Amino acid sequence: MTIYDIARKAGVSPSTVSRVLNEKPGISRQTRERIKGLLEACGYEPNYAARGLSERSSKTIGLLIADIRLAYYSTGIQIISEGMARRGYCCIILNTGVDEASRAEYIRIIRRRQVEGAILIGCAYQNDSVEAAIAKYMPDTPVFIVNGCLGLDNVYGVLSDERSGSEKCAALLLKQGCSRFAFVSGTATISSSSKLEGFREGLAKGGITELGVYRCRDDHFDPYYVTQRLIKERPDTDAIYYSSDCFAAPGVRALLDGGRRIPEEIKVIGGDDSIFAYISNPKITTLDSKIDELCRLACANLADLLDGKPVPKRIVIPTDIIERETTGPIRPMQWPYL
Amino acid sequence: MTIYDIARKAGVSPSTVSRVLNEKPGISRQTRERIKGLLEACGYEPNYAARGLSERSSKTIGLLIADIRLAYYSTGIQIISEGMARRGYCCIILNTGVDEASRAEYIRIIRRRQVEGAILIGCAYQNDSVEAAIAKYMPDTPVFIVNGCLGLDNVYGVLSDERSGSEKCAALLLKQGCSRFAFVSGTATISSSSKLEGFREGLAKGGITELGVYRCRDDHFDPYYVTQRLIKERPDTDAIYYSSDCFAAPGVRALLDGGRRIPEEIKVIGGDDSIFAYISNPKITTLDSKIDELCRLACANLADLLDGKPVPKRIVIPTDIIERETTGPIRPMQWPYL
DNA sequence: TTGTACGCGTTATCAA
DNA sequence: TTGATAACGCGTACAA
Repeated sequence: MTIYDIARKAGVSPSTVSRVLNEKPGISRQTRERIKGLLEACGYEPNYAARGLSERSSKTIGLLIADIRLAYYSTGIQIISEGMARRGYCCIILNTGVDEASRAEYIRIIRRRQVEGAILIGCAYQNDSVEAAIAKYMPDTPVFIVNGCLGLDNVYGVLSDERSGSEKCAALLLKQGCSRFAFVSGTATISSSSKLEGFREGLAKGGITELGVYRCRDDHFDPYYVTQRLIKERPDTDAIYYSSDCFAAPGVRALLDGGRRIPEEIKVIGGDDSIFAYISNPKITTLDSKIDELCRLACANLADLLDGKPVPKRIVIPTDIIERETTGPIRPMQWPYL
Repeated sequence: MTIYDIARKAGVSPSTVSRVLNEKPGISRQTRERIKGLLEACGYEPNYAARGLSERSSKTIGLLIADIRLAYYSTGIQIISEGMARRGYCCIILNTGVDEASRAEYIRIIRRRQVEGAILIGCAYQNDSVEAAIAKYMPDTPVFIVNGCLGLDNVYGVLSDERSGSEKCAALLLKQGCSRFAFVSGTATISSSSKLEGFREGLAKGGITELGVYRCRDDHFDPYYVTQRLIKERPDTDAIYYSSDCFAAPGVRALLDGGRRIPEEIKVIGGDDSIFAYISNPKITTLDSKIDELCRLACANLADLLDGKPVPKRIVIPTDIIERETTGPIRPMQWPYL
């Protein structure tokens, strides 16, 4: 079913049909109505590939993430895909995994699909191979990195200040009287490194230089065992800062299983304010990395850029601590949340 | 950068370049090598829109879901998009929300993108308006519904037997000595209805006809309040079956806040085996609705269909109970999970 | 107000 | 072994 088919049925030329489709002027009221009826009756839908070929616009955005099952990413995807859909764009979403080498490959894939823009979520995309791939395959397509940045002309960064936020986490724990600290993160990333740095700095301001640093695999089991090891090796620990709620939730369980009372004997802070922090018992105090806001910004700015408006190359927004039960009193749930 | 540009640089015709690109025979070794080098050096990538126009193949699949942030869907999306990517397809993922009326609109959207197939995840797509939209706009495109089915020739169903599974849940709770039951689900769906039916039937086999039925909004807060109301209105309740872990997790917290001991005084079963059931304290026994397997099947069968192989119109797979702590003893975490 | 002809980037057919 | 040409579906100058 093409405009040719419709044109033939209507006894007009294809261009007339095209004009009706695109609400262009210069068509008599009656032919317009007649063709509209036919279009509707036939269930005609325009072929976007053909339209895009002719118009050199795909109305498509490429979205790259490590793993859509993680709350951090699915929240971002939801916001961006909804925002772009409202503007008439579709999103091609690619799970690139954590494999460093293959990331360039995904840049090529979205390039083939003629995306008009791309948004890469996660600091993992701030690296040389991605930079090289963008420079080679998408030198003129606007690319936004959520929580990362690159030095290319067409790449824009939207970041949150996790470093200062982590400093605030240290301050909060110090204020609450903690004195023996540990930090747990997954595989090393730029983000977890700046969290560690900020946390260290915050502790230093309180005169603390000693810090237990642990790493776990990025799954839901290892953080449990790492936490067990942690309290065995450093039994007097009274505060743990996890780089993400995904790690803090199993960690909390390990602490409870180990007989520790939270928050009386040990306090916990997670990261990213995901649903994990909220579902866990007790509910986890977390450093909100503002993924929602970052993605909303990336989406709006990409849209502006596509409309020809200028946008800032790099934006950094502050992070906030959301205090829940692992650093404070445990109370029955309050409405509203947040 | 098109094959014309490459052809000009190489001093050959565009068709020669095309042949090299597609590994077609009949090109001398040296021109082939020379052009390959040029292609690589220029960072050329084929335009899939143009290729698809000529080949009448988009190498694209449409994926419709209610809300990607829900674990049930993001798990499915992950499996399908990864499976299709491996076969050279990209997925266009659309969050259709729960709004009944607009669903047809999304069928049109993916139609315009010339998808070669579609997978709709969730029983919510088993309804008349979706059926009408498919009949009108995608009568010849294979469509798979995960946990649903429609009577159209081009629509295939892949379902899990939640009804029998729910019967087994009732049997488990009866075996453990429970006698006062309640059922909590979100907004009514085909899926939650068959769970309710199956649960009722299972209870009936144990001679129980009394059942408290509650509904909550599909968010993370309302299940908490609904559960509070439940134990206030039916204080002797000693078993609650939640249609989904999303509801069971806040429910568990409400029970704990209400002073109930789990599982000693009250037992809980959730649904879908999402990460919620695992992160919650205590860990929630759940009816695994096998979303992974359903999606793997849908993906593999769609791929077969696109390859011209015949596939079954309707598949039903059994569900299993995963017993955790809300129906049994609470123990420190065991490796491996599952 | 409407129709004709071309171009978008690619593949395939046919001719050289 | 290679090149010219048509076709895919659509939008748009330009012509009528």
